[in-house]
Amino acid sequence: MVFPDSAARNRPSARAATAQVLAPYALVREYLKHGLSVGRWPPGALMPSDSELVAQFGVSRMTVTRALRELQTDGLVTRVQGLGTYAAHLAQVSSSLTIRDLHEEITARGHRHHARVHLSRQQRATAGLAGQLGLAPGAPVFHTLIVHFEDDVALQCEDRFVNPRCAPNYLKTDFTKITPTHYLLQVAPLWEAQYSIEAGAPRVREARLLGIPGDEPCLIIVRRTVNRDIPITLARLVHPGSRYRVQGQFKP
Amino acid sequence: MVFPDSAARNRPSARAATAQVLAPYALVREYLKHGLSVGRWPPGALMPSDSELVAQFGVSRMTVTRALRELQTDGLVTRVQGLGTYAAHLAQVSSSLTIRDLHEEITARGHRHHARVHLSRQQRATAGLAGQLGLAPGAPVFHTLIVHFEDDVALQCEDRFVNPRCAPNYLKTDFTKITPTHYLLQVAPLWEAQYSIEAGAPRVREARLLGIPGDEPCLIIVRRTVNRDIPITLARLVHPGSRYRVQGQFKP
DNA sequence: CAGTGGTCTAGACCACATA
DNA sequence: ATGTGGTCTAGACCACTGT
Repeated sequence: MVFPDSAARNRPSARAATAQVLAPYALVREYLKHGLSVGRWPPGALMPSDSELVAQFGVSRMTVTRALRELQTDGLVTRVQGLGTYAAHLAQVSSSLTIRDLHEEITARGHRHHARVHLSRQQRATAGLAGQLGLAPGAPVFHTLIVHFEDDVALQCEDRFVNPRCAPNYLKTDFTKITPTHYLLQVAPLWEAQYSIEAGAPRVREARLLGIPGDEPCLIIVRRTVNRDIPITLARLVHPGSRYRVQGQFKP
Repeated sequence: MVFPDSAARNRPSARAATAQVLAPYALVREYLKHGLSVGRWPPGALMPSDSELVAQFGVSRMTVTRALRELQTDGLVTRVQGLGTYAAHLAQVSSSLTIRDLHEEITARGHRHHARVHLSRQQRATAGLAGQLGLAPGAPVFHTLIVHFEDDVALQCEDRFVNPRCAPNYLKTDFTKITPTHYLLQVAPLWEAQYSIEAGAPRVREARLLGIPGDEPCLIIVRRTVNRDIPITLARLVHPGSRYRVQGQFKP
């Protein structure tokens, strides 16, 4: 690991001359990150203060601040005003899980995607559904039931309810060409979602549509999406366990 | 949404006077975020330049930069040097998934956690395992098999292999008191993990240890952890589908 | 060339926590 | 009173992209 030296590094000309030198703020960040990884500051330990780092690296405080703020948003340090910067307790590992549009995911693998629409209609919301979508019980909702195939193998059964207020033209979409996810992303570009992932048996109809035995373990994702406090959609995505998995990665 | 006015807001005294005013950088960020959510800048559209925002809000460029950098790390905008700032295509929703230490998760719910250790020994790595842990085939590895209970209900069967080089004293730990996850976090505080989540049937032994039928769908998490290019551990976590789910959230 | 984002500085005021 | 982090400013140089 590079040491806080900086006298030379700090000259912009030196920065430009060499090819891939880290910017000063990145240098400070990596220095601290390295120290954390080798246990120089065990979880909970007090780390160098802003002013100490300013002196050590010969940079301005804004530079140190940026380095520390990045570590903070990555959950690696905890900063408390009036006290100092502490090495975080990584009791919970917060990771990045990417849920992509299925069409994209399949075509990115170089496979063919197609969808079969089993249901696409308006109906009245039950009490529970109305609550989830912020509607009055009995209010109209859009309901689609679509099975997605990867190279003719059923991969996902997508049972979705949509708030008509957010996507009035939802049912006019040709879901064999555009997935609901893709369409809704266009209608409501900025959103907020909660979801749960669990294992369970498929419902009878889902097993039939997916062409799997009724006792095959399935990965079930239930996702609720909200845009600016207005619920948009509630989806139940059922995947045969043998054909689908969610992958993720945590990288500080 | 508040408008770029700022003349008054910018006086620190005004900031201190009112209770919960947003800091200028947050004001700029929320202004842009709001515009994105109402479709003022559709995906791919050119957004205001730094200097325009500086003029509109009457703040310094560092303040605007910070706002935009936060939006960028959240994946809401794309910035290209020499071109400008663009509204991002939210083709893939990258979300935050939290995997906590099970002991913490259970006690946080106000329940009791206890563990039963069924295996805790050193053995020789098979070829496949050695590859995953960066060891030579036949090299010694630590192997633990532990079942975790929440209020006497089996919640997780944890089958784990550990690289002795990273945690030489691993087997000396009392796993009825400290979970392997917790112990390893202390030994290697900064890490990097890859994992997959899938649904499947438990192995025969796992079903027996968990006290569930052999055909009960289970949520299976396989996680591989690496610290500074050195593999630490490989874990297979099997949860009865009816008793466990992973929850997550995406919030721009 | 002009305009864009990427980064840095030196200094400043503030709120907060501890002694 | 001192030291901590939180934030802001005014100006600067750079690399990059277009015309």
